Amino acid sequence: MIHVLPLSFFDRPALTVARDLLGKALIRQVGKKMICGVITETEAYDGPQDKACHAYRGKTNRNAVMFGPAGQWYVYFVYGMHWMLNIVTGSKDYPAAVLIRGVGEWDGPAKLTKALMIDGRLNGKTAVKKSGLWMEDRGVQIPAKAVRQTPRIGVAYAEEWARKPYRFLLEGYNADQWVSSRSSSSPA
DNA sequence: GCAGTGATCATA
DNA sequence: ATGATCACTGCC
Repeated sequence: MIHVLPLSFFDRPALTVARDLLGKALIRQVGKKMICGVITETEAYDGPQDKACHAYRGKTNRNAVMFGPAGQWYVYFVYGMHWMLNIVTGSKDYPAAVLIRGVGEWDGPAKLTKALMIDGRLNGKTAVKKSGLWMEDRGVQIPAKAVRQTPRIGVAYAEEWARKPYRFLLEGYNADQWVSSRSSSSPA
């Protein structure tokens, strides 16, 4: 029942992956320390036509990972102090990714990267256990009514793309009924 | 409401 | 080389 999300999970449209990541577990392992939580908020950044997507102006050194195969972490630094965590989706050469905006008790994309000790060293790594950061399906089904969609946050510059409902939130999330963020149980 | 903080990218 | 911008947060 519990299993690590396979790379094929990410080799789908960013919007589909963003929706399906709600309720999945994000697990971080650094040495003997294990931290995990349930994904509660995501945003899709979908391709070269999406004005909010970093790849809108083409491939650069920063966004190069988005052009790679699905299932790699895209981690970048912004505002001089914050790390953002994304997972690359879709085909190689099609730049798309899903931003992980909320996990368990950590409400906010920069708060969760800080809590999970995520920084640029993970950029370009694949989301498998060996990398120290991966995701698992723990058998929780998310009903459609528990999913809310809204426009993305902080992308006002993207004009009509700023209004598209590419942000996904898990409603009614209660940390106690899912998984403890301080769990020290071994990974499945 | 807005300062902080520094990498990144376009412009030159 | 320079300056604007930024997928945010915390404090006013």
